Amino acid sequence: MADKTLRDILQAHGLKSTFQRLSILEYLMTHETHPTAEMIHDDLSDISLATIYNTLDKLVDVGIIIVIDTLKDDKRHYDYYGEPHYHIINSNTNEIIDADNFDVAPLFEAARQVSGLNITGFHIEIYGVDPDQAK
Amino acid sequence: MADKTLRDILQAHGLKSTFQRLSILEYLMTHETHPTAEMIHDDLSDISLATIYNTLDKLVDVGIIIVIDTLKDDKRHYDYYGEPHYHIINSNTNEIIDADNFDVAPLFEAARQVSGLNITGFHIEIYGVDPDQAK
DNA sequence: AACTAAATTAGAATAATTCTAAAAGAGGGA
DNA sequence: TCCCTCTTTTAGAATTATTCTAATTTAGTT
Ligand SMILES: [Mn+2]
Ligand SMILES: [Mn+2]
Ligand SMILES: [Zn+2]
Ligand SMILES: [Zn+2]
Repeated sequence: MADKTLRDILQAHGLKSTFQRLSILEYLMTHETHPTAEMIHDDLSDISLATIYNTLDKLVDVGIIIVIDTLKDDKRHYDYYGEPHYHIINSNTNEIIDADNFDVAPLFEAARQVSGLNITGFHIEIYGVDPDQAK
Repeated sequence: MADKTLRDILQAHGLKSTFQRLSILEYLMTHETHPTAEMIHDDLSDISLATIYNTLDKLVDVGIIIVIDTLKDDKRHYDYYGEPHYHIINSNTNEIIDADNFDVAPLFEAARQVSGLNITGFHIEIYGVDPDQAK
C-alpha cells in the first residue's frame, strides 16, 4: 500500500505518523500546484488549519518540503522537495514551473569561494514572461 | 551634489522626487544591511511608516530595489539592486552576503528551454553554515 | 491495556502590511 | 512667479496570514 511509503518517509525523518501528516504529505507529493496552507485546508477540510500549519512547519524543518515566499500574493506556498530543483515563475500568470536541468555545483563553488561557508542548499527562481506578450 | 544623481535615478524611472524618496533610496544605496521597512523607519524617523512602505513598493515596481522574503523572521527585507547579483545566506546568523561571481546566462538558457518563456530576471539564494560549526 | 510524550484542535492573539481619506507637495504651464 | 492638477504623504484604522494557548486526543511503546 502507498501508505507504507509515506509512513517510511515520515519515520526516516523522525516524525510520528498521523493521518493528518500522511494526508498532507501525500497531498503535496501528488499536486504540482505549489499550494498555500489555505489551499490545502480547502481540500483536506477535516484537518484543522492549525495542524496544517504545524505539519507544514515540521515538514519544512526536516527538509521534505520547501517554502516559496516570492509570489506577490502574500501567502506562503509549499512544495514537495523530493529532489532538488529550481523554479521558473511566469510573471504573467504566477505559475510556478519545476525544473532541474541545471547543475548547481559551479554556483555552489562560487558561493563557497566568496563566503567561506559550507553550502547546504539553494533556492533559485527564474522569472519570465510569455514571449508573445507585448513588451 | 550627490542629490543630483538620486533625482536622476528616480526621474529615469518616472518617479517624482520627494525628500522621502531621495532619503529612502540613498539609505538603501549606502547600507549593506538589507533592512526591513521597520529598520528604515527607525533610522529615517521623520518619514511615516506608510510612506516607507509606499516608497519601497514603488522602488520595487520600477526595479531599483528587490525584496528578499526568504528569511525566517517574517519580515520583508529590501536590497538596492544597482547591479544584478545573488545572495548567500549564513543560516547560523541570517546574514545576507551579496555576490556576483557567477554567470547566470547558462541558467537563463536552461530556463528558457524548459519553459519557453522570455527570461526577465532571477532571484538566487545560496544557504550555508559556518564551516567550523559542529554538524 | 496502560503510560507518556507528542500531536491535534478551536479559538484568541499577534503583527506585518495594507487601506482610507484628508492634507501637503511636485512639477508643468501660463 | 503663481496657479492648477495630479501625485504623494500621512495618521490611524483595518486586514489577514500566521502564531500562540491550553485543553484534548493520539501514537508508539512497555
Ligand atoms: Mn512573507
Ligand atoms: Mn503577515
Ligand atoms: Zn518545486
Ligand atoms: Zn543584495
